[in-house]
Amino acid sequence: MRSQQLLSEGDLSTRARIRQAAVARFGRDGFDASLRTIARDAGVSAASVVKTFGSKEALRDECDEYVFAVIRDGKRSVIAAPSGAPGAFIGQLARMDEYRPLIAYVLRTIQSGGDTARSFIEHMVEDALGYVADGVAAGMVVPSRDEEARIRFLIGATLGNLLLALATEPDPSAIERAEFWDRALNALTLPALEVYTEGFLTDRAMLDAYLLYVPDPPTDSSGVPA
Amino acid sequence: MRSQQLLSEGDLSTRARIRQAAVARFGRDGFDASLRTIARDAGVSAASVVKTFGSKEALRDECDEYVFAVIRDGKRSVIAAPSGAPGAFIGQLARMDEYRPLIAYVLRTIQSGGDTARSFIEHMVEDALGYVADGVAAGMVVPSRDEEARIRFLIGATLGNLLLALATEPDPSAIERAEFWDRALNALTLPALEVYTEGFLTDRAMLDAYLLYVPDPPTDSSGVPA
DNA sequence: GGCCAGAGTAAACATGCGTTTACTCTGGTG
DNA sequence: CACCAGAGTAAACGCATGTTTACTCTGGCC
Repeated sequence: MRSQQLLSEGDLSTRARIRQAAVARFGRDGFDASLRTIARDAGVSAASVVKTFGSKEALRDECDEYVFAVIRDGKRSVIAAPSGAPGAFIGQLARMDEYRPLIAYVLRTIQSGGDTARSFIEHMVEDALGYVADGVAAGMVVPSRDEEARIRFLIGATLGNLLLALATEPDPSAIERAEFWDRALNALTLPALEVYTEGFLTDRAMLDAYLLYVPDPPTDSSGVPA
Repeated sequence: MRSQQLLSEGDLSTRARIRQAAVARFGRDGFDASLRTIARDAGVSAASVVKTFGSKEALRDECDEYVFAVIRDGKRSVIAAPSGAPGAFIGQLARMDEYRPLIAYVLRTIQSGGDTARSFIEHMVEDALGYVADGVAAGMVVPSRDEEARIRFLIGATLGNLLLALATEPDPSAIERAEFWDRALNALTLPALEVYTEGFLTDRAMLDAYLLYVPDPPTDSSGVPA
């Protein structure tokens, strides 16, 4: 583990320069980006990248650690603010110039799936469990019959909408411009707030029918069916 | 355009057999699946695939046309039923054995983005505009300040949650087993119905603040702010 | 029978990839 | 100075991919 001077544009060690280029390139093009491309971005040879990190996979591992460390460290100061809309914290990060490449990297991670994506989502769920419970206790958030399932649904809704915006963007370089994120997040905010405060269905028929049909709303320990 | 005997397991023309294998393999492994793998699945050589379709891209194009033709034809009879929860129609399809490979293919299409994904989503939006408007007119659905934005958000929420389930599934072959889709859809149904009928936030503060801050809720023609 | 069009293939080819090898250069130390 | 460890690289290697080439086989028609 190197001493990570987290975000700075000045002169970096070769290792840090390659890592930075890799995070940006992986975020822009996905993890199929070639070592030669990353090397060119960093101003070194492809052989250097392998010599420095050992392999492409090891480079990606270090990028993972770096990105998630930065987000984990910066989160507490950002996530607390708008406890209302889940996923708002990612939105806040994406509007900040220096964090934007990291957000792109995270979305690519989730898009490409696998263990890394899963563990990141588990972290989000765990965090959200905490502050949504706070919201419920404070009377700001409607309680749920299955808190974790609701949180997964809401996180999936937010990440999914961002993934869709990412996947359907024709210009791959748009992802690193603020304008793209403004557009994507603005399009989401109003409908999210509407659905979250006013709902979508006017009556409880479908929900009640489902609750009747499925007698097992899995509360934490023992359900209390019919 | 060949005469497409849409879904049948019997003896097919080589062309149809390769197409079927390609749809299944693309759906399971994504579009990076190699021609040789698809050829093996279809019981032919890789050269045959190229000779029959001209190129891998042409094969994918024909798979696109085929899958979306089948879905388009079958949709009317399925989409009309549960006008309540958006995306429920995909859920219905995914539970039917013979349609499941097609759903996987659609999700892979959206995951990999590009023009095909975009145009498919536009079709979904256009359709949904119709039947959500019906729902609003019938008093079953809450009206929105920006109907299209809400539909995009809801479609993104549904597709996004399915994409997440797909991406975080460790076993890539799970996608073609009914159990996977049951699990994914069951996990989504309760929280979706909850949020859609009971909302998530207890008071209008955040929504009202947003409406005040952004004086341009783009209704179709002229907004009526304040 | 003779033969030929069409379907199918094995083997080669070109390309891009991650990685390895053998080398050059350079700056500090004895 | 001598030299040598470390950083960096160009060139080659092995491999998988999509595609092409030259071939074999087979079935129907005169």
